[in-house]
Amino acid sequence: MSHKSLWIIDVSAEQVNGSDEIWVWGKTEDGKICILRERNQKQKFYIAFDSHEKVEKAKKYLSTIPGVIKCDIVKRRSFGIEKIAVEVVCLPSKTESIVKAASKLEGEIFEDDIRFSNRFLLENDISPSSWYEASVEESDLKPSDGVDETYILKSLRKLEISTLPSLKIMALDFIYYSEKGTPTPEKNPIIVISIALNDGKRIQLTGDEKEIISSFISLTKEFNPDVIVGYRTNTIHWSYLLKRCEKLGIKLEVGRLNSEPHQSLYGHFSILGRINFDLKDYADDIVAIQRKTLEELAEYFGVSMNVEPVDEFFYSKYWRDPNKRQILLKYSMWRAEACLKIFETISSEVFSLSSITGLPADYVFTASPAFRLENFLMRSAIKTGELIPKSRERLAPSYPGGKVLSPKKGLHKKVAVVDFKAMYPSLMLKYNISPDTVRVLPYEGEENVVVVEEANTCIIQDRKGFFTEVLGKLVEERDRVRKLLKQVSKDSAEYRYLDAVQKTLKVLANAMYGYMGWIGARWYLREGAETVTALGRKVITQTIEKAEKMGLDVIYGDTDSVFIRYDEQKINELLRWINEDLGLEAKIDKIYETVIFTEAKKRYAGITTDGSLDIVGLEAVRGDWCKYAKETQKILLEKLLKGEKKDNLLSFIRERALKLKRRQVNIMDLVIWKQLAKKLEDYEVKAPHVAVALDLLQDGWKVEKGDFVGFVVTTGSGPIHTRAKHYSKASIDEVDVNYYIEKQLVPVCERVLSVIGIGPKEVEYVAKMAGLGMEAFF
DNA sequence: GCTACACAAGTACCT
DNA sequence: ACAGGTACTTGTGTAGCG
Repeated sequence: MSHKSLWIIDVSAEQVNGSDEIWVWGKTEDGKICILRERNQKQKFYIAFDSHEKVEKAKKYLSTIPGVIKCDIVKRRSFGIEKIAVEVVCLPSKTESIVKAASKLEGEIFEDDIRFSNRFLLENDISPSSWYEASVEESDLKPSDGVDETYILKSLRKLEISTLPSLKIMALDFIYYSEKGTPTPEKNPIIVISIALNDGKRIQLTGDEKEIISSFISLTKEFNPDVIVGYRTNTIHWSYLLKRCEKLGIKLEVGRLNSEPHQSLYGHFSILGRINFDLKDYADDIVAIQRKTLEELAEYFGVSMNVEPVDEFFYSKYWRDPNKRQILLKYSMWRAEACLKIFETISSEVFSLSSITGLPADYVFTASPAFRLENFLMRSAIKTGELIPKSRERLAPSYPGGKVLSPKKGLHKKVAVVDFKAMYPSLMLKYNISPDTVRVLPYEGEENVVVVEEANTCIIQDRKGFFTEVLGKLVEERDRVRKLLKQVSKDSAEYRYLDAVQKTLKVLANAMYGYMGWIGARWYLREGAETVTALGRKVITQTIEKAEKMGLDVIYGDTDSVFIRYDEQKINELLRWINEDLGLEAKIDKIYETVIFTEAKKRYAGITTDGSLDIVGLEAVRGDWCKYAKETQKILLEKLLKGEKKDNLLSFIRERALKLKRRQVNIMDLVIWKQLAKKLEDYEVKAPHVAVALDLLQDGWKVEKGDFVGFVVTTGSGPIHTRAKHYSKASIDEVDVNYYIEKQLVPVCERVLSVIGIGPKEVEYVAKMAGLGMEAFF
């Protein structure tokens, strides 16, 4: 027996000579890749009954089924109800048939839907992307092809190390060639693979396709990366490569042990022994990234764009043009390099999320936030004796949410934004709100409860709920990590990692309310979520009433924030009252020097005391308005907030309208982007972006749900959808300037100026008359 | 057949 | 494929007119 310190890359389920094994893939401190084979992992499920007799009977019956290794009668809980259950331990290969036999009994079956490799992780509380000390013995499996050592696993002990191992990272970009339309692997070859390695090497493969792929495979074997990163690799590239390889008779052996990528859950690709990370999954998670392009993601992280970007609609044009091919090649290499830099930037976040939730690093962002939290909850459940419920089909009745005030329209000076700190998690903790503690009224049980009339519920107080337990641990752990952070140098790798950990813990805590109200959740309890929002509304209402009673001027409020005319003393008094009387924490989030509100909720703009411009909800921050209109609104807002007079504002609008009329605008600044939120065939009305998408489809472009469609409105008559044209096919000369004046420029300006009493007619007049020789009248 | 209007569909935002 | 609350544009159906 010997010991090995290692960082877990991934865990896979394998069959060796007909028996099931778990392989733990690790990287040792000295950079060796090893496989630890767990040969004794079994499957497990529970079947719960309402009487002791039935349990005994079931146990007897189940024990006789071949493949069942052990049956025990155990006590567990589910949604706050005590359960007596048979715990069935069985052979992985026989589980399906055993569960089938068990389902004929009149009990409720739990945890038969936990997959083998996850069972291993949950039960032993083992997380990928974490350090462990392993006790191991020699294994007869010969190390080969990317693997240095193999062992038989005896036990794993978690190590508290908050740094990452040195990982080999390979970033990729691919170009396929299609004369016209989206390339399809059935017809169109791979023409470029750009590779950026984190040892500094840059390789660009072009030429004969077979050679490109073969070189790519041998390069991968030689470099032996721990991480392969790209953009849209899960949804496009791996399946494209696999299909091309199939056509050419090549095996795409890019995984360790010469394995090929294989598609697993939800279309995600697994590459054995490596982390296959698709940055698109990460981009999808960031709301600030509107069109989900690699360029936007790079910009978000400050990765510079030092080459000329090429739009995918023009790839083939650039490739065919001998003068432009170099530009395309450079751009492709930039993409690979950008992927490398971005991954390096986010690695702490990725690995801390993986380590805390227990999901493999390459799956953690492919999974939705709810599934990440759910995996985390499942680990906690196993530790606390809570059976893991199954998600099932149910109706999804809606329930009331946060309270939103109508703002006081106008330009306000010195406004403080008072925020409740983590309102929903705090309420859940304070009142013990959890799927196992919330009951619908009338409550007839014995336990002490807090009644929440507004939600027609009550909350049991005599025992700590499952979510309360988890939430408490999340908060405690976050506090602990934040204390640790203070002792670590800010520019160290350890700081970055620990900071990512504390952020992850916060994200998980914040997700618990939404998760409880999510119809697909294993621990779904609408009444629980309803109780949280009801208490939230109560708290904000009381705060507003208190503030007004104190003589404070409340200007706006939304869910957990209140905008109040600044009065330092009184606001501090209010904060104290919130703390003492409501038992919650609130703080001044920011103070606006000037802030404007229209009559609309959720839309305002202001300049804070530190001089930064905030724009909230208005067109300037929306992805579905053209850049020219957005920019106009932003500048106009800034001018207005800084006190510019009406005349100057109007002449600015005139200037912008004139420029548009003279077509002195880049056509890309007039593109309106909209996402296809559903499948093309599911649309009921002919919206402009849908019409454009159908047109692209005609031309051989693949357009599907989730894609962003960019179009401009061209001149002509009839509804907009007949005049909307994809930007790749339109020129500035055919743009309908009037549409842009009337439907883009005027609305965004009017929205702002209405605040200071300038009506729509006036704005429209100024914009429409621009350049018509009427300037002398203004 | 046209216009005005109300309403539905659709998207993206806020907390 | 975490929640509900909200604004706003475009398309569509139709009442009312003549």
